[in-house]
Amino acid sequence: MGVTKTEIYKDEQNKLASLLKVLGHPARIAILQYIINQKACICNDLVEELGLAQATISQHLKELKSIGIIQGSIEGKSVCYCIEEKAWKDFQEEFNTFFNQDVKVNQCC
Amino acid sequence: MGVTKTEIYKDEQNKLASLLKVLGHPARIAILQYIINQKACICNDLVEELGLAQATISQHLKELKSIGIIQGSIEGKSVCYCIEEKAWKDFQEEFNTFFNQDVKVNQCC
DNA sequence: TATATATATCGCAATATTACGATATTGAAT
DNA sequence: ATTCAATATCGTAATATTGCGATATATATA
Repeated sequence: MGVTKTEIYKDEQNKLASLLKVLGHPARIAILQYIINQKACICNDLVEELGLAQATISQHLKELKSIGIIQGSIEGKSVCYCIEEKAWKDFQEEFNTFFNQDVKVNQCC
Repeated sequence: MGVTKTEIYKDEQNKLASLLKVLGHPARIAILQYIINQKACICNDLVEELGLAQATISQHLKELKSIGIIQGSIEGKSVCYCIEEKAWKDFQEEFNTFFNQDVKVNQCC
């Protein structure tokens, strides 16, 4: 017990849920917003901005990278992170398909 | 350690993240999709549909209720669950504000 | 080459989540 | 009143997540 039974769901449900799960942490939302506003940033900027330990920021960046929503490229001794436009647009589409569906009038409530 | 430092984020970031967190589980995505398709359902329908224990489904329903996205009303000896339209629309707006923002061209990647 | 800077990774402790059996609780039917 | 059916809640075991210090790695600079 304690482990999500992914095998009983549709691939699409697992995929959407895992994207949402990664986004479901305030640090990762804050990181995305910062990158979007600044266009790009390095890990240390986020350490200062958010006040979390460097190891913690690095871990959150890794999770965001794992779903492809950000990308890092080495620039001298630092790593420049920015939004991966293609993935961002794919996510927009995926989320819109789910969230922007019309919900019919309640039958019971 | 082990606990999310909500105090260092903006209220909006915490709120958005906690909504996404609740949605970031395939069972809850599946439950929402089932309710949307069927217009409404009772807990036992979901137990049969998903094959999770009744206690587990009940717990997921509780979490969905906690963010207000579904609502349950007693109907005889069962409880009829359906989407709370107002909340659903609020969420649409909230998610669209975040996800449908335009992301500028990469500076480094 | 030595040192400083930036990031990634490891290992760990604290906490949270997931799933489920057992057990209430509540209303319907007999 | 008793039984059945549907749901909620409690307690618990297994697992996952969060955050951080310590350390490794890699590049720039003196």
